[in-house]
Amino acid sequence: MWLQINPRSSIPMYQQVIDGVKSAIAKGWIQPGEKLPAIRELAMELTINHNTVVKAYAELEREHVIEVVRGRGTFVTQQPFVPNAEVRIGGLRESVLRLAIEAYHLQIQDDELIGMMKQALDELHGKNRLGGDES
Amino acid sequence: MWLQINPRSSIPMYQQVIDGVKSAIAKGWIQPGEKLPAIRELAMELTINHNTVVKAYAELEREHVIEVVRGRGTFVTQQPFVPNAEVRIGGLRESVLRLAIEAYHLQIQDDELIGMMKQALDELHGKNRLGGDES
Amino acid sequence: MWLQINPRSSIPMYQQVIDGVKSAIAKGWIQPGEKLPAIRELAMELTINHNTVVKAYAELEREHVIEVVRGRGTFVTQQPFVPNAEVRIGGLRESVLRLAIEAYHLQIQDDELIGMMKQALDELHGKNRLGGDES
Amino acid sequence: MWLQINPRSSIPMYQQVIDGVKSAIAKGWIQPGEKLPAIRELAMELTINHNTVVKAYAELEREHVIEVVRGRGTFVTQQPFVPNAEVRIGGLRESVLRLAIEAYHLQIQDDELIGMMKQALDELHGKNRLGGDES
DNA sequence: GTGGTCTAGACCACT
DNA sequence: GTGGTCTAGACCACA
Repeated sequence: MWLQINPRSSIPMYQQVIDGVKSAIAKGWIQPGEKLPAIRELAMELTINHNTVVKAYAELEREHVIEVVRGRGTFVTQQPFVPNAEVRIGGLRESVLRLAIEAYHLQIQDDELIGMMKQALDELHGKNRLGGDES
Repeated sequence: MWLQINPRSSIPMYQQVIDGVKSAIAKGWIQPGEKLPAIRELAMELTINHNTVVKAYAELEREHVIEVVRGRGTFVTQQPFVPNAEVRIGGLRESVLRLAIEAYHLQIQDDELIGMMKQALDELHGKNRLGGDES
Repeated sequence: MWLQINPRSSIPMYQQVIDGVKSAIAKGWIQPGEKLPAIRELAMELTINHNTVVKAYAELEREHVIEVVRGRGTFVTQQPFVPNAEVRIGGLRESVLRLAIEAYHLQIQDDELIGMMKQALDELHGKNRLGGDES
Repeated sequence: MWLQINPRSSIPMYQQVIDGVKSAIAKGWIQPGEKLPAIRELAMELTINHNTVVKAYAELEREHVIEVVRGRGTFVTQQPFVPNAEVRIGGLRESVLRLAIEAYHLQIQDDELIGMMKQALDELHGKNRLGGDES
């Protein structure tokens, strides 16, 4: 199963579902246009409450990650919603800074962090767009 | 004031205090060995309950970010605690991956993200250790 | 009741709760996987404030003694967290030395102390792994 | 110096003085009848408040560990106070149990704990009264 | 129902 | 004056 839920985690289960779906899409495990499991089906497989999945799907739709077609099911958005530049950059800036601060207090060197970042990106989509030719 | 709290945020206020203190230290606004505001003093300035600050300071002490000297006050740790490699890397890996996924869904290109990351690190400690030779 | 709190003790009540739970687990009165009383329920039984129990449970979770399952309750950890050797031994060495010094000032002979130690261990888990060949 | 104080420890400084003195006596660094440093002198050496030492010495005298001879100074008790059996055993029983529980949660085996105990006792007074002939 | 957070105000221990 | 503990009572998020 491409989605694992840990009910003991401090992260709410509905949030884990959201993160899991986003992760699966980013990794290409689920393609745009592909159908997601029905709510009840997914709830059964994960042995979690049906309402938990409802909440997760609702949030994912609000973020334009998935689309609900009434009567047909839920699908990964085909032509992805394009946020304007302001939202794109601004939304991420804070997350980036948070990560930098977290790294600082774990005494991770800058280049070490950049290295981890590149590695994560490469793993994510099997590309190696940044090559091996840099600092 | 070097610490801003948003009581409406979904992030608990005590967590915002923790993040704020860590951020201020990472940015060099507070130096190692320097005294932090007294608990009740900070609570007053932020117009929050002192117990909220108590909880934040306790967590920061647990993470070896600050130290309590009985009767004298609270201070930024001088000799930073060195977590072992496993904790250092492992703790960050998940955060890095989360950021990469978040960037993907905001349609941020890899090099754009790396650029933001480098910029954030440079801002953080005024260095430019990664030079100007990058993508 | 398997937990007694003395509000007059110099030991903080939340610490007494922590010790009491650990003791009950060590003695087998509560089994791994078993559910602990709900926070407010335990607070009522002990006639203390629920926040005191919250603090105790939080610390126990931090030490991996118990686990919180969101919405369902708090449970004794099934697969106990294995601290690394350094922590295991180092954490105890000081306590052992303290006990030895305490015994010295109470004029307890070495073998008497060892005897008490063995007896306590035997009581704790009904084993007699140290056999009958001792001083 | 046979006494080290850490003002950053969570253990109160006066308690650290008490423990330190008891430890020094148990280890034989200070002999019965020997004179302890004067209060002001010790406070100076440890660079702590004079009242802190006063409090520690008072508690040590209350426990019959030291004796104050007015005008002459403070001395380690010559013929040690002999608590009756009930106090001797009873006072220690709880401490022993606490240690056993602590060891349990650190996953220290019984014989390992006994071994540490014996080792600590041996170190304490350079004897080896328990020999090497046991389990 | 569960745990988690926050407040206002009190009291205590330590230096 | 410092931090630490505790209470009574409120509100919220999660499942």
